[in-house]
Amino acid sequence: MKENPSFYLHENVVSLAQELLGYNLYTYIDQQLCGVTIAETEAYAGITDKASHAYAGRYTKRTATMYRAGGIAYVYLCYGIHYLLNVVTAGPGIPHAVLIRGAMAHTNLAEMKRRMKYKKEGPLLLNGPGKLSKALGITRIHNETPLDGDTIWISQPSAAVEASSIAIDKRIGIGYAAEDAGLPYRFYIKDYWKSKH
DNA sequence: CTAGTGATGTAT
DNA sequence: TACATCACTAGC
Repeated sequence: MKENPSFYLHENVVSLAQELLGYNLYTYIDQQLCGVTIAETEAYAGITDKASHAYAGRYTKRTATMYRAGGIAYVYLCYGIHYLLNVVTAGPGIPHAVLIRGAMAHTNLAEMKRRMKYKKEGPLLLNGPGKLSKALGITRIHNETPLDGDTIWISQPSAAVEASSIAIDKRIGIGYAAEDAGLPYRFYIKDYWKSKH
């Protein structure tokens, strides 16, 4: 079942980031249905968060997406190569977002491996936001796509992830964020992390 | 460890 | 108009 827009309007982006663990993320792109289970997220808390693109109220053509009402995708290019998928949350004017950082593939592995030119055998581990977007076929044109539509959607799992299997840590790759770099805004499923090694 | 890649934001 | 910067990955 797809989540309603109201699911994304909670103002506490940190608890929503945690809540999204275990949810299913689907894309129907290039006639291919692909599905993954969200296993790693990071919260970006709008204008008060030095790691956020919208820190101090920065409002530009790019960040405008984050100021829209929750329930849409915020996709942007990083390091000139990787598309990163974020879920915009909170009401209009509040630029909160959750970065989807990792997932476990479960539907249409063949297509995802093809997109990634995946070489290895075994389970497809999408441990990194760039890999995730590539596997699902997400690019810049999916910026501002509603998350309850027919292209990208998120659905609740039958069983919630147990609190005991969720790990909390600081976020990755944001050394420039000064004291906010140490905030415990990253959440991941412990088993997923373990299988990475 | 390092190269690669290109849109974005800030300064000129 | 220029140029430094960046929520990363793949390949040594």
